Amino acid sequence: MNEPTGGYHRPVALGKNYERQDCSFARALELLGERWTLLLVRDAFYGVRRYADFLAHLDIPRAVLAERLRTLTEAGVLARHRYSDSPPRDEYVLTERGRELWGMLHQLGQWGERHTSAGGPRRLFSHADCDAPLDPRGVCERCDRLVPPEEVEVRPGPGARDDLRDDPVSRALRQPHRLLEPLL
Amino acid sequence: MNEPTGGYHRPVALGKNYERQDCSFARALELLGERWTLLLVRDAFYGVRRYADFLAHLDIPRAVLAERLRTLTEAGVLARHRYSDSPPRDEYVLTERGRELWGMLHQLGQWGERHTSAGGPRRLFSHADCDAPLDPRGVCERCDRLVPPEEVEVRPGPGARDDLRDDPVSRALRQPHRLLEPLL
DNA sequence: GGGCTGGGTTCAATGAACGAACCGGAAGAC
DNA sequence: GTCTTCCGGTTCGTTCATTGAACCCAGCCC
Repeated sequence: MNEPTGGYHRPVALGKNYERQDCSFARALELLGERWTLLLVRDAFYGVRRYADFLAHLDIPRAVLAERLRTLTEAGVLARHRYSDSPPRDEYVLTERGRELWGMLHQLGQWGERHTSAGGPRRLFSHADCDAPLDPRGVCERCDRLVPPEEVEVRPGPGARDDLRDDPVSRALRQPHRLLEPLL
Repeated sequence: MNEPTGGYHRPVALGKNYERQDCSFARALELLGERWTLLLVRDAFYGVRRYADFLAHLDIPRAVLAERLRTLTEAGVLARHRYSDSPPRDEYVLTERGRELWGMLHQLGQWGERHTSAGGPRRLFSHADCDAPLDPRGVCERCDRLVPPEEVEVRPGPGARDDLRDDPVSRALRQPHRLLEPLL
């Protein structure tokens, strides 16, 4: 990213880019539109940070996970951060650039809730400071401000199912949790 | 879509769904996250409605286009509409459900502009009634309201390149144009 | 030294995307 | 009434990404 407008080229012309579209949607989708990528970013907002936890929560092939983490890190959406020197261990955290995706991600999720959740919302998002729900745009219904992700709390909604998976991340998400706070 | 929460299954378990995620992001991405789909929806907002025009503007394989149009129509994002009886011709227009995607799409595009458009924005979006620009959330900077797509005007920005493609849709988009109005 | 954990890489099989060719109905041109 | 073009597809062989199982290695822990 951050190449001059005319200079955006991947080393090999793979089938995943949209080179002939002069359009920022296309540029954004080359990075974010690959399979698994947005679910990975969602998990990062939920507070998932470690390779093994993404793996357990997403059922993603290991090679694909490694590649997506690399791509997102190179694009500056995630940053690799050493949290232990012995043994050497890194975690992946959202950068400011990554956190800017919250609004778009929340709207996508709300659209999905409206049109695919017949049993009621699977997750509820609220403004932690006000303890009031967010509207579909991500605005707090009490204080009427657009809530940044650090102030958002997620909790399971009436449509949630806890029988589908049983990994540490899913278990932790059955408790109310603030976005971006480490989950485990 | 609109299946009860527990009953969402595609007839064949293809590699494009995220069945084991109890999550509305995953449900939304099963539909919208496939290659080309969001660019197709973007074009629908720009006013593209006919098979041949999508084809000319996107450089998408014909079979893929036909399949995406079918999927989006079945999901209720697009509606097929007869505009001529002889010869029998249909066009694809966004439904209300599809138009609800505007906010999310605009935020995605703005994120792309900020991080991939070194030469300045490729497209400018403004509130047609106020003739004032939209902020990254899609709010008019003059009247301070969230602008619905019917009131949005697109025009080329300083970072636009008109040398990349020369199809009827791209040519039409070099003029200011209101979203959702037929382009051709 | 032997096993465990975290974070990967390798590789064969599968399945989606690509793109060029083909197709059929309905005008319109002659 | 035949010829051609346009539109909106379908068919099909090739290419490329995803999958999942196996393997790998470094560094604890005992």
